[in-house]
Parts: sequence; C-alpha cells; structure tokens
Amino acid sequence: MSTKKVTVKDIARQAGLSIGTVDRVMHNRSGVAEESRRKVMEAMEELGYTLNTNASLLANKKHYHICCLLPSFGSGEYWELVDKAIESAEKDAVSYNISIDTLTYDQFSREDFVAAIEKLKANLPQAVIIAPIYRDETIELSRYLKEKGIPLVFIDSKVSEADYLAYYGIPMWESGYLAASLLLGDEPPQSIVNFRIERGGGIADNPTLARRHGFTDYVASNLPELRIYNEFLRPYDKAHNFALMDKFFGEHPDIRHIVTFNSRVHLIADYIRERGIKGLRLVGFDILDQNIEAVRSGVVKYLIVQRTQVQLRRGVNALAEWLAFGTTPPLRDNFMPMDILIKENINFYSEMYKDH
Amino acid sequence: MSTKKVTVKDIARQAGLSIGTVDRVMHNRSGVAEESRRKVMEAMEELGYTLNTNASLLANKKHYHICCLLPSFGSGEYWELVDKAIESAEKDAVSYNISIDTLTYDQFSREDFVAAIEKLKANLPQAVIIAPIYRDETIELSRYLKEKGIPLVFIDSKVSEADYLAYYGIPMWESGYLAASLLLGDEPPQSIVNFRIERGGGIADNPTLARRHGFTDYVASNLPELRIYNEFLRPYDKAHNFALMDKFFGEHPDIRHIVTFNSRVHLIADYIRERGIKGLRLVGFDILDQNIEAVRSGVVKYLIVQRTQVQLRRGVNALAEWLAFGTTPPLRDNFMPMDILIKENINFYSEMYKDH
DNA sequence: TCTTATTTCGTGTACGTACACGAAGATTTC
DNA sequence: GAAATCTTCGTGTACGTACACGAAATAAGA
Repeated sequence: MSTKKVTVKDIARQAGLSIGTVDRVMHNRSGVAEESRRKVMEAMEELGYTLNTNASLLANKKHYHICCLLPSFGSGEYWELVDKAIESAEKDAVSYNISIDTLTYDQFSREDFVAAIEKLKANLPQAVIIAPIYRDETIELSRYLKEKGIPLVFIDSKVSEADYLAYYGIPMWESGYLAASLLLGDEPPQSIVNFRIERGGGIADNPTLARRHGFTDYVASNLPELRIYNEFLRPYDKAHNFALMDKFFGEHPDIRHIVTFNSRVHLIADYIRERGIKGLRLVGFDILDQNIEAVRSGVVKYLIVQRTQVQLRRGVNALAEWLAFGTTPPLRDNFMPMDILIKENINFYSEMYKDH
Repeated sequence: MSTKKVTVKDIARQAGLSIGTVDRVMHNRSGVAEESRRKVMEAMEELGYTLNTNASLLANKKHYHICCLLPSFGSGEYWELVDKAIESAEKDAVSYNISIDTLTYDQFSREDFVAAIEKLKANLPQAVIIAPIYRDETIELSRYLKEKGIPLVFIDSKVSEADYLAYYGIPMWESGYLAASLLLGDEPPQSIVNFRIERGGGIADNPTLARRHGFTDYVASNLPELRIYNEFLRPYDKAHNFALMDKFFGEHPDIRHIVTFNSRVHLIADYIRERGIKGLRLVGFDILDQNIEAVRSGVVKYLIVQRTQVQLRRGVNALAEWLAFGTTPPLRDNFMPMDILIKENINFYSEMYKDH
C-alpha cells in the first residue's frame, strides 16, 4: 500500500488530460467532453483520490456567511448557552472562511418571529441555522430558502414538515419519557405536580409540548392512576411564584414529586431552598448555572441535559462542508444523547464545557 | 474591524523585514538579530496575527507517526472500543499527516507489557499514546520518552508520577463513588456483592482499584454497616461463573444489589437472564454491545460510561497540535464526563457512536 | 475558402506558509 | 588589508487546489 497521497496531478496523468480538465470534472463544471469526463472518473476511482482539504480550503477564496436565528435571552438563560455554543462553533469554522451572525426574536411573539425572518432574508446569508418555535412560519421560510438554494439546519428542535439539510438535537418526546422514568420509576407516588411557564397567546407549537407528551405517555401506560397537577409560573415574578407555590403546597402537602419541562427548574429549587423544604424529588432540564447549583446542593435530583456545544458544532460543520465541498451530511435527523446529571457526576460534566 | 486576515506578508511589511525573517522568528529558528526579532514580535502583536492552519499544514511536508499502546482484546471487549476510537481519531488526523500504529499487550502479564514497550521503542514514533496498567514500567517509559523529546499522552487512566503531555479520561475514584450512589442511594440494603475478575499475579496497580476505592469510600461515610461480599469470576469460563453464582445466591438469597468495576457486567447479566431471576439491581461500566443489551432488557439498571471517542479524538488532537505547531494543551489533566445510561436514554447514546 | 462561433482543453497564477539556498554585511584571523 | 568565517537576511520554490484566461480544435455560417 503506497503511502503517497494521490493528487489531481496523478489523476491528470493517469487520464491523459490536464489538471484543468480534472478540476472541471470534479466541480461538475461545463466544458468537458463526455469521453474525458469518463476517463477522469475512472482514474479517480482507480487511484482512490481523496481531496486535500487543506489545499482546497486555502485555494478557496470565497467567504461564507451563516445567519443563526434563535430566541432572545437574558443572562443565565437557556438560549445563552446556545449562543455561546455558536461562538464556539464559529471558531472551528474559521478555516472554512465562515462567519456567523446571530439574530434573536421574542419567543412569546409570533409577530416578532416573522419580523426576524424578514431581517434574516435581508441579510442574504449563504446558510441558515434556526431554532424553530413557530411551525407554520418556519415551513414557509424553508420554502423560501429552498428556492434560493440556501441550506437550512435545525438545532434544538425541528419542524418535520419543513425542507432542511439536517437536524441536530435531542428527541423531544423521549426526553419527556426519560424524565417520567427517573421521577416515577422507583416508588410511584399518587400524584405529582408539573410546573410550567405562563405564555401569552395560544402557542400550540411550543417544542416542550412534545416533551410533555412523552411524559404523559409514560404515565398513561405505566401509572394510569397518577394525578398530575399543572401550575403556571412566571419567569421574572418571584413574588408571584412563591405565593403560588406556598398556596399549592399548603393545599397538597402530600405531593413530593415535581417536574418541569422547560429550563427553569431553578425557580422551584430556589423556593425549596428558601423555605427549607426537605424530601422532595425534583426533575428538570438543561445545564444552566443555576440548575447546576440546584443539583450540587441536592435540591434537584436529576437534571436531563443535551450537548448544546456538540449539536452546534455539528450543525455548523454540516453547513461548512456543504458550502465548501458540496457534501450532504450522512444523516438528516441526528438525535443526540440525553445526559443524566446528578450530584455525583455533574462536576466533571460542566468542567468539560470550559474548553471543548 | 477589518475583515481581512493578517498574513506573514503583512507582518513583514509592518516590521520592515522579509517574509523569511518573520518565518524564522515564528519558528524560533536561529539567525535573526535581537532587534529584528523584537520588531517582528511587535508587528505580530499589533496586527493580531493568527496562523492560517490550512496553509501551514499544506506547506508542512513532514509525516508523523504516533504509536499507541493498549491491552489486547477479543471481539466485543472493552479495549476494542478504544481501538475503534483510535481508528476514528486517525481519520481526523490525516490532515496533519499523521498515521497511528497500535501495539497491544497482555494486560495480565507484566513481562508482556515490558516487551511491548521495547517494540514501541524500536518503532521510533514521534509521539506516544498509552493506556497504562503497570505503574513503574510506565514511569520508566515516560523518562525515556522525555529524554528523546517524544510527547506522551495518557488515555483511560493515568500514572500521576510519570511525565506526560496530557491525560484524557474519567476520574476513576469518582466513577466508583458515582456507582455507589446509584446503587445504594435510594433504599440502602444490608449487604451487596461485588463481582470481580480473577487476575493472575498480584497486580496491585490495576486502574479499577481506584474505582473500588471510590465505591468503598462512599460506603464508609454513608453506610458504614454495609456488608460487601467479593466474588471472583473468570472472563472466559461460563461454567465456573454460573456454578459460582449459583452457590453464592443460594447461600445469600437476601442479596439484591450487585456491582462490578470492570466492563464485564454482562457476565452477570447473562446469568440473571438465563436463570430468570427478578428484582436485582445491577450497576456496571462501559458501553459494550453486550452491556447495552443488558440495559435494554432491564437486567442492568445503570451503566456508567465514558466517552471513549472523545477522549481519543482529543488525545490525538493534542499530539497533532504539538507536532505540527508546537502548542501545548491548555490543561494537562482532562477529566471527562461520566455518563449515566438507563433503558430510556441508551438508544440515542449508542446511535451517536455510529458516525461521530 | 475564409471568417465567426462553439466546444474543449492546457497554462498560469493565486492562496499563505515552510524551508533551502545563497547573497550581502559584519566580524575575525593572519 | 585581504581572505576567511560568521551573522543576518531576502529570494525562490514547493505544497495541492481553484479558477481565469486564452489557445487549439472543431463546427457552423457566408
């Protein structure tokens, strides 16, 4: 087995043609006779040509622009993690001559989502990454992009009916099912409470809906007698939340199992800590700093977490390869692991997020 | 902020010198006046130079050779996972002109380890990756390599007293502690059993020792009354193992909690399945195919798993950057996450291992 | 037949870095 | 003070690919 790498020059010699012709064949450009094209293809096959990505990227003078659309966020919130992951992924993409711009929208306002899409269109990006919340508008956007030949990658959640290059994220339904098995698997209680977030306007296509379905499906098939209470918190109204929880737990002192499907389990953890309540079993999602603290202190028993960094790295990478080499990712739907964090393994998990 | 990238040519112009001189400064080569060196450094600082890795790698005609030393393995065994991870990491390293050779040794024979080290030395590699089992011999090897200027990376476990460039693996002690909390955290039993592997020769410096210490330390501080039985299985002697377990469970029908610290929990899972025993709680390590099956079927409750692929990718990457650019990894000891797998999240975990 | 399109292909340059070679200049030696 | 040595630096070429430009070769039009 020869250790030397096969280059276009070798292909050209083998095919009895010039480098230029080989190059044209490789890039599916016009101006090459069918006979020559065949010769080149055969030579490539025979010699086992592989592209030298370093040389290719070096010679490629184009500059690509990716536009990323996701919900706006405050400090310490879930979407900030995603934003950081984008920055991290952008670093890996510099060798592709790629830069990434992020646009945000108010996730509670459909109008704002539409406005953000218009901004995105005005930006004329070569590729788009989107964390979708609104189904119909996302489908329409995907049609627009398809028409323009602009590739679209979904992260975090996807809209199956849309036209997209790839999706990287956890399986939503299964993540709810997992939460149920962690919360209810050992000693099933009689009733539990699900703390949700108050949303303005009837947003039926919220991704955490699928997660709740996974949870309730587990309950339906394993614990049909279980009673699930639903209570609604407000993201930024601590007084309201505390009053609500005081009332709830006052009326239901027997309830010891709590679940949230959004990333704000720390709202409840804070309450439990301040009130000094013991013996509750709490399951939540996403690796926010405040959630990490809640796990460390033992208030939250299980935290279900997705690998945001990996998802974005792979999403950006899929677009980079598409832009630079025209290659399509092997899988369209990439369901990524759901990690279970408890007090004893959370430290080494969060440490990893510091560099890679 | 100028979007153009700064090149050596820009540095040369700014410093009033030639590209050659700039190049010499960058590679710490001789033949440049102190005055000029200073000018170049200043220009680099001022313009914010960053190396174009594509161009650098393309121009670098050297070919590097990494030698990887790890225990020999049969099909479906733990070290086969590591071997596969090496192959996967090698693919990422082709752009660095790096190839990897793997040497294996009988992990139960110190002599064979020494012999493998001699073979490694004869190979004259530019870098070494090792999964160490024998402490003293590893330290000696690290001295030899240090003297030759050959970098050494530990994976899987490390020998702290050795001289090494970096380590990528899980924290062994903590992984045992985690196992204890998963097995014993909810309803502590009176006694449990730890199935171990019979080893020839008194190998005290086996890495799983630290794992067992983590487990027993948890027990000592949380459940000092707990009785731990130790039983010894043989890797390839099913009849012996079954007889042993028949005898053990016959004499101790009350024991329902089982732990293993090696990767062979499937030996016990097979027994449990064949005997049709119910109600046991089993915790094991490592994502072997047979272990995955044991989790799926519900026999093994928790499987603690490390990200072998990531560990090797990062290990190889650290060496690649050292060889090609002379850069040292930011952290020497990289403790990587311990993942907890149960029936409800193992599918999407193992799926990930197919491509990336 | 000569010009004008059209197809097909080869040559040359660029990308940014690495390094060999050799030319100036500075320093030493006798 | 000339030759020899050493220090310091600039030039040139190579890495493998991308693409513009223009040259042949062929076909079409008059």
